[in-house]
Amino acid sequence: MEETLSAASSLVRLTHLVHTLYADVGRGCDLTTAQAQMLCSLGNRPTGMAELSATLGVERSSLTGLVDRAEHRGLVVRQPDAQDRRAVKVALTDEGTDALQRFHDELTKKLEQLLTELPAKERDQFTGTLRRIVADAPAVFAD
Amino acid sequence: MEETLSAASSLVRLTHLVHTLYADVGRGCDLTTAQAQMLCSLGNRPTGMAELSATLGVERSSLTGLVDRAEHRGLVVRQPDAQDRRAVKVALTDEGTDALQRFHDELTKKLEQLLTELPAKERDQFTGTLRRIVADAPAVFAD
DNA sequence: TATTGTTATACTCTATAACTATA
DNA sequence: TATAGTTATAGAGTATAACAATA
Repeated sequence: MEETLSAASSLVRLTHLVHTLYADVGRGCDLTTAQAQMLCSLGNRPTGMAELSATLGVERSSLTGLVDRAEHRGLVVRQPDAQDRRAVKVALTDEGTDALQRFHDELTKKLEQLLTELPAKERDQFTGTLRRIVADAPAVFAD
Repeated sequence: MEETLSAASSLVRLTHLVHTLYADVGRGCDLTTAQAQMLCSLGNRPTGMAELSATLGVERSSLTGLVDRAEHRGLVVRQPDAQDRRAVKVALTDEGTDALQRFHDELTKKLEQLLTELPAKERDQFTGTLRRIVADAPAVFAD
């Protein structure tokens, strides 16, 4: 056991921690991790399969099943794309919007609790640096 | 599009970023994410199924298959536990140790690159706060 | 009785390759 | 020809429930 954790180890631990919270909150909303990620991404606007595939980092063929199951559960719908008859837009249903809202609120609360113990100044510095680091990362939550 | 990302959104983005790196480096070492996590956890010492299950956050029954596949690939072995004839210890093989080393070195390099753009002082403050936040989190990398 | 680990089963997630329809 | 999306197939990962062996 080292006395001081390396920066890399700390980053991995934080990731594990947040990922576990993400999965737990998802389970509480009856959403798998993959479903929660998809709803978060669709929260911005209806999205085509190819773009959604790139944002989530899964193959288009994998996304087909993911959307199938979510559609079957009433969380999303496929809409025809008026500009391109090959394409579809995946959009949140009202039920999907509700699920996303619950998931988002609950996760935000839990994540903010991770930081509540810190002194205000240290917390502000931390989140400031965090923003710099992730400035170019994909938008997968609420942005 | 907000001008300022919330702390929660930033945390989720960072997690997504690190998780993607983790998966990419794993793929480069011919390891799935679950396998890489298991090897990292076993890097400390041989571990029983129940304890490993708790550390990784998966059911014991799920772990059985995970260990089966890793054992079949020559990464780990099940060893009898001298103190308890019900139990087994899962231990890294030489091949598993090599794979873990490669994975660990490569991931550490990539993670440190996330921080290299920051001024030294800001980086030190950030990693200091990070250590405080994850102090109680499970050890899943190199500790 | 409680705990350790496995088996049986079912489902989600994922990728690769081949395919259809439209641009 | 290239792109959007699906289908077919195979495998990994996961959970729940029931089980055997040992503590």
